[in-house]
Amino acid sequence: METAKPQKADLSAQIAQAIRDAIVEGRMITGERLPSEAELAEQFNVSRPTVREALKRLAAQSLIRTQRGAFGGAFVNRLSYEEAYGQQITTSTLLLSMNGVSFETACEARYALERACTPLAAARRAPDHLATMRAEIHRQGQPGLSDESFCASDVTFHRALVDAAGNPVLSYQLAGAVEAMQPLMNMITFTARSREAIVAFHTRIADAIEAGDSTAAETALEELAAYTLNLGRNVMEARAAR
Amino acid sequence: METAKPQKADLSAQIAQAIRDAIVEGRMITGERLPSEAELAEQFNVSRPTVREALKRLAAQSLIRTQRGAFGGAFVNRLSYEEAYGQQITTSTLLLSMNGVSFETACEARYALERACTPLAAARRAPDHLATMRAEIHRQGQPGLSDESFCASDVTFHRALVDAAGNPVLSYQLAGAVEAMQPLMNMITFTARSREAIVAFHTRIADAIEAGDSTAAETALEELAAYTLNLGRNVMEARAAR
DNA sequence: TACATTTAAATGTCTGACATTTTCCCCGCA
DNA sequence: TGCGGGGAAAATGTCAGACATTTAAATGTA
Repeated sequence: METAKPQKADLSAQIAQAIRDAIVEGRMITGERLPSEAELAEQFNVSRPTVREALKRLAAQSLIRTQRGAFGGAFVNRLSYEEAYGQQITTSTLLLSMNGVSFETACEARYALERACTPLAAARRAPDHLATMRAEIHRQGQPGLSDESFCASDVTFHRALVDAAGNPVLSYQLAGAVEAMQPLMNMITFTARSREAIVAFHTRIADAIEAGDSTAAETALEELAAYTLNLGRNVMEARAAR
Repeated sequence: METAKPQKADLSAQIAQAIRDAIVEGRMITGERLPSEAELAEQFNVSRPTVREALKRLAAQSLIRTQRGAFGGAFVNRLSYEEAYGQQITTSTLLLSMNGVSFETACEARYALERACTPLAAARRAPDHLATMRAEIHRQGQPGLSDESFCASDVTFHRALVDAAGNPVLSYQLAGAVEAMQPLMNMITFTARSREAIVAFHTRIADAIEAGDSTAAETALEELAAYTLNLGRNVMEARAAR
């Protein structure tokens, strides 16, 4: 007799999926304790190692957290923004590097997303994030700054711009886009990028946000995107010519 | 004597991290075969079940794929856009539901992101995606359509809008935003949403994209966002009053 | 040469045991 | 009576070994 459900997958994958469904569909709530490994093994009619493999899968997605000792066990985890950021960044980085995403495609996506934040950032003008932007601009102007530090500062600046929108969901969604681009950005930072030009763009963006002028901010951002894109193309051509 | 590296984590977590690092840093490339479980167990000086738990963690993140049989084993997986979509959607859905993200915040983020796509979509005007949008608009006008189907069609329409930007990285980044909102959107679909109004907005958007008029598309999208936001607020108030 | 069979290598699963961690509870003592 | 320490218990973490299953290559045969 054939089974009704598609059961091609491993037992541990099936069990993980069953528990995942229970969590996603709200049948298990945040903080709730799962049955012990032994109990789960009995329920699903498998051995403890199999159950453990399933639980590790869920732990890898931050869906559960485990605690040793008496009255320990596996608990439904409250997925924090930080954890979600981390996964987002890992996934995005790998996606980009493994699918031969071109510099142009990545760059276009990044600036398009960032542009989505500027109206909100301009409307809210959070002092914290503006201060961060100013501080990073100042750092980028220091003569002794290493290329690595400049690049890191660049990321911090753009993260601040995103966070200035004051929407944590937006920040989460964009974390991957901004952070995952760093390797690709490095590719050109070390060769052709003019720090003066970048600082000028950043200053224009910060000024516009501070003034609440969304249009000016978008324009500056678009020009920065065009500048970066052009730089990337030149580097590519130079490499191809070699 | 205290250990230099933070070694609080489980052995399986440490091993998973070590392999993950190797993949992310490019020391192992796509398609490459990992050592067998027995060999890994020997290398890391742990037992096979522990190695297996580590591998399941990686499999849960789609970093590796396993294959049974002779010359099988664990292989570094090429992370496909589809797999990345899936993870993105799961993570986003949980993040939203577990952190009590308000309808307003979610809605704002979603439309801000979607707005990022319109200039590219208007510039490219891909016939495929325009056809999908038109088809969904037509479906949404059918009188016998169930609420579930209408909502699903709504998602398809917006996915098409995103895909019309012709940038797979952008599509990936937004998949979570669009799909994860569905439960929140349902909340109001079944009560107050006017199908005629929605269809009118969708038509305006499709027309603007087809005409290559990015500004008009953004305006229509912003009005749709305002309409949705307002609707959500009313529903909330009605619930609070009860 | 083509096809069926064997074989070996690997993952998938089970059993049982022991180690470790953590909490609770009870007992002894002041 | 109050308090502190020492099990006891429950749970996860880890190990060892065995068997089942799957898959592809190697082998042998018509």
